[in-house]
Amino acid sequence: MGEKDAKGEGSAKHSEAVKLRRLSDHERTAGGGDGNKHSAKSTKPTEKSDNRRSHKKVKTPKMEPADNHSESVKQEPVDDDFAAKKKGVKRKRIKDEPMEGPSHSTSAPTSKKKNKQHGQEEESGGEAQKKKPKKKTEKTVKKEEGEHSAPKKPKKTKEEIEEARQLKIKKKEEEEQNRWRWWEEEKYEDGVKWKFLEHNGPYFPPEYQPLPDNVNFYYGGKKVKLSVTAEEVALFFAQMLDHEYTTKKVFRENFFKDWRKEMTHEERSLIQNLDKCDFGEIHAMHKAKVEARKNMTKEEKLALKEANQKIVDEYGYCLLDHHKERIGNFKIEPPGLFRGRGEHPKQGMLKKRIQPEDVIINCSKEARVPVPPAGHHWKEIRHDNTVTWLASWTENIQGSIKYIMLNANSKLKGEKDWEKYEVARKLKLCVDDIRNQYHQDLKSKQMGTRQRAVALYFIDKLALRAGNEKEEGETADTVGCCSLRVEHITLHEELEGSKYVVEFDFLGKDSIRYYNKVPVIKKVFKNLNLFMENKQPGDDLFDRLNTNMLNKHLSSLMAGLTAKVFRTYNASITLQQQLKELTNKSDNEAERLLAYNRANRAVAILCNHQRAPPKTFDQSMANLQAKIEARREQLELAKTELKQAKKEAKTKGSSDSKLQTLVERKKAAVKRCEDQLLKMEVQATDREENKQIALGTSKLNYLDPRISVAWCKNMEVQVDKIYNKSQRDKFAWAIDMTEADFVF
DNA sequence: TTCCTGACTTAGCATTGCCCCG
DNA sequence: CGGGGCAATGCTAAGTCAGGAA
Repeated sequence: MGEKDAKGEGSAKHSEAVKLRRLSDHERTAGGGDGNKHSAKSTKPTEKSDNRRSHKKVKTPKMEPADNHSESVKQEPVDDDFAAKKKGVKRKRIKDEPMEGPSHSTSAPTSKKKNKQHGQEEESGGEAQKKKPKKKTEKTVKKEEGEHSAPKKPKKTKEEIEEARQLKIKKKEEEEQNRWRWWEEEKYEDGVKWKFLEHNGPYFPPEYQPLPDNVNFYYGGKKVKLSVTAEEVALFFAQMLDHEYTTKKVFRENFFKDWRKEMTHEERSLIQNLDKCDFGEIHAMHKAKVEARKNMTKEEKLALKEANQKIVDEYGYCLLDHHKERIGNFKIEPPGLFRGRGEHPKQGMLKKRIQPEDVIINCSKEARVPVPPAGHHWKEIRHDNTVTWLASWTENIQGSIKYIMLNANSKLKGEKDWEKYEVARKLKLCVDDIRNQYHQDLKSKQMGTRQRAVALYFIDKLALRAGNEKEEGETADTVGCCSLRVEHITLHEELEGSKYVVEFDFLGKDSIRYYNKVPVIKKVFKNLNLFMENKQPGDDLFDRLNTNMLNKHLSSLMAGLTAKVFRTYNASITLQQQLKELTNKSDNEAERLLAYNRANRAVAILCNHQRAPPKTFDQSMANLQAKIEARREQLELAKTELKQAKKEAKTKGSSDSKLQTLVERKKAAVKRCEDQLLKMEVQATDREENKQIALGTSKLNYLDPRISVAWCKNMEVQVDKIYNKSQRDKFAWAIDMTEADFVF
């Protein structure tokens, strides 16, 4: 395997590189920046789009929401992805799998308070959800708490605080009790996602409220009273005036075009130039509103909060197979101006208001159908239990479908997540073979095969995304592995002491720049040279390859294998390795957590998960440094005092118990100071290293939670030190089932 | 075979919530 | 006892991937 190892050290380089990699906001979007970065930049849409692959998809009239909504229930073909379809196969999948080693403890239930009534194999069929008693209690408790703490604000007595604490604990336990332990149940047959589904439909944003009479729009200096429709769109723009979006040409043009579509004839003939429009008063009103909201009294805020809670209670949950589940996004997206990421050709377009008539409802036949808002009806009622969505509508910018789906802590999402990690673990078992294979393929006579091999090499080594082709002009110009163009890489026979270096510079998902210099093996390098022969910068690097072919190939090597599985696999395995490497039993908790974050960070760097440095970063860093400095002085002082005390104790004879205790006390003080200092220093390091790296994405989407849970157990760290509440909810299955000996 | 689209995951940024400090 | 600052949550855009039509 040889070069896989490069990854380890690679990641060190990597981390240096990461600084370079991030583009500041304007660089990112403008693709401008300073000269040296030729490729990704100079090639911006304008000049490049012309020579961009001619064979690329050409936009065809899309949209047309295909009005053929039949009442059909899709027939799911028998696929064979993950672990052979179990029709009623027990769900201890891990055990079923030929897992390595003695330690596939995975599915063994942890002790905790619940000793599942099933050893492992039993729990004979049936959808069975025996446990899960009272569901309601949860709410009651919450209410109670509200009534308790809110009215008596004066000052909390000790008892009250204690009481609140107890309540919290109780609530937590209750929640735990109520949790649907779906991972102990049997899986449904193929393709069936649920047997019963009932919900109240999506929540619609409030109607537009016309502007008050004292707020006006002006055109060419003259007051113009707009129609309600045009006014609403004008407000969308006015609200964004502080944002630099509204200064961009494309944004303004798209907005203006769409705005004019919403105008009456008269308005349209009057308003011909956006520059002559004055949204000042509207903008000011909006700012005032924001300000007013900030300055609401406690009572007002509370009232608002309660109103929101009511909405959540009514629309935020559904009933799925006898269990109440939280819905992830139960609100219909409000209208507004589309804000794409990066240099999006459609930025500024009007995102229309969705009406019930646009919405398809999905629920079971037996369920109560949600009531549409008064005077409205749904587009369609569907009963399709092979999908997981509760409602959907077609969005007007890209013509794609938006869905209302369940929260990440739901069975439907959790199960899928678990499955994802199981597939990745399966890859672990055959990854060596697959690597050997693509190394062989690098020498293939078939150009297509060679390209596939090189692409796979990148995907495996660099965790690149697959890179589907995109329609030109519909989205920002971004690429993944298979869609890389010649202009995105530069070959260096030798660079900075390494041979055969490939320099990548392209915009990936969300227009985040990927910049990396990677030494590759000679065969890969030579192949790249070959692929680039006689091509223009705008041509596809892998002209004989697309994601479909690649994935077809992969799935022939292993059931369920696709390009993104490599990302999951490499992310998780990296975490596991790094944790092993970086943590010591002898560390204190702060150091252990730093180690964990560093391991997490290594993955984030691998996956190129970036973030804009927080606006207040420098300031807060300085604050922290100041605090550290202060603490350091305090430590010095404490040390001096300790010395003093010791001296005194010595001179006065050690028999003096008072002095002895003083010495002890001073010692303790020093120790405390040291600990705190260390903790803060560690924190500072952590924060600095994290400046432009986002840990959340990998934690949430790529790292098998069982690795983290097992690490916590081994290191005696509380799980809630690494997972917040919603993460613990999402990973409840892993927290529940994972033992210390889990190995990915 | 290619195209198209539906369904679902992954992504970063914006907003909100909450804790701690002065 | 407000407000600054960060963490948590919300939002929705932008990917992946596969099935089925053309």
